[in-house]
Amino acid sequence: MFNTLHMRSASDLTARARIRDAALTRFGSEGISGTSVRAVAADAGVSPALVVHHFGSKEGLRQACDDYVLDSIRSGDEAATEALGEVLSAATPVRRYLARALLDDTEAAGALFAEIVERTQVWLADGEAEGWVRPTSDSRARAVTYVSWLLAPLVLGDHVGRLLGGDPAETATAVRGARAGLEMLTGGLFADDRWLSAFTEIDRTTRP
Amino acid sequence: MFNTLHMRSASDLTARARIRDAALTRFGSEGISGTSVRAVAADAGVSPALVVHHFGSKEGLRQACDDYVLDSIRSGDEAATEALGEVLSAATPVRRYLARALLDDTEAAGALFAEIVERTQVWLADGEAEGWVRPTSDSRARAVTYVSWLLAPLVLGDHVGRLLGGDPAETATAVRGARAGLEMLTGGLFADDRWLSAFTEIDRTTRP
DNA sequence: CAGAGTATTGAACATCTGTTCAGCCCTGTC
DNA sequence: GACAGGGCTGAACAGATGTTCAATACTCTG
Repeated sequence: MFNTLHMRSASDLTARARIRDAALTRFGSEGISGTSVRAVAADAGVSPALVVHHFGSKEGLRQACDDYVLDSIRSGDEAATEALGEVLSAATPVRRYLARALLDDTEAAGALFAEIVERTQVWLADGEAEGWVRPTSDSRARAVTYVSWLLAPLVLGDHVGRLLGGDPAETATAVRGARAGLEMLTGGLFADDRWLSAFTEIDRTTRP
Repeated sequence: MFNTLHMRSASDLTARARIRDAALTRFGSEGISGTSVRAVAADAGVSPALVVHHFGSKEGLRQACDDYVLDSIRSGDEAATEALGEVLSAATPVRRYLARALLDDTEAAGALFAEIVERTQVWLADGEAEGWVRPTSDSRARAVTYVSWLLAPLVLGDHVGRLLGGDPAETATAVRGARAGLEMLTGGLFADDRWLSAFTEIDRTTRP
């Protein structure tokens, strides 16, 4: 047997890492409660007992996945927006896991969402000051909505991919969607105020 | 005991309906594989055996939920967009279930997504012809992206709600996000072409 | 080489899972 | 009043699940 302790921290092919990767993939595609410890162990070529030896419990394994994904996103230290863009076009298992975590409303996922929103709000405020972002009546709501729009293709990746071209997770497909989004955000989608004013009208009559 | 066969189809409080409602809620909040037949039965005040008696199996129950949710959305026959808007501000269990179904990539959910995109594309094309929607270079991608933006707050409802105001699923909260979205779509978010052209640049240099 | 410590395993556990089945209760029909 | 039929149940089963535990293999330190 090669691959001893010497190369461990470098190559990241320890049993521990293999288990984490297998869990990431399976948790992402089958869901957390839909994944058995035995299945993860089998994928990693390892006994179920080793999984709990390394991570304490299934819950511990899930948290290890959370930490790994979040760190790999945060590692792109700059604007979280760009780092997120990389993840979006990068490894699909991480994407799927992140989507699942956001839907399951993990504590870690919630913190990440809040963090991204925070940074985005600052980024948009800067842009507003510098004149390349339009002013708004509710900068908080705009940041939240903008971030959820960014995240949407991530969460709905399968459906979007299927309708936009054969291969989901294909770069070209993601690019097509991203361009369409940028067009809407730059030029606007609606040419006049009909929907916005209609909305304002409804809102005013509904509100006390 | 009242509530016999006579009023069944009208009042919809049969054990069968109670089971379906309980399943809808639990499936939505805990996930499908995270929900046990026994838990659904307990919520409905019914024995586990009755669940399988009515729906054949757990899978049958899930399909019944699919059908129910999809029908309740499609029932708003007009533009699916508006019907979806109602659902978004309406019963939360249905929202959560729909989000879960979209992420789990159910066959039914995929069909629904495709259907909404189709109708939206037509709707946008009409608007383009009538002049209140701006032209685009890729009408398909725009429709897909637009729909995923519509669906985003639905899927990420918990996080959006938490950051936008105390009560998630509160109407006021949803309204705040919707207004911010409409502002971006009407006036545009970015005041100049810097991001769009930067994107085009990257796309051209990346592509062969 | 002896010993400490970690990685790793097979077998076993209690519990929970979806599902089956024989039978009860209730209502409407002849 | 006997009969049929469907809603409904309790108990049971086989299998899967998360987790435990004692024991083995391995590597590093002295």
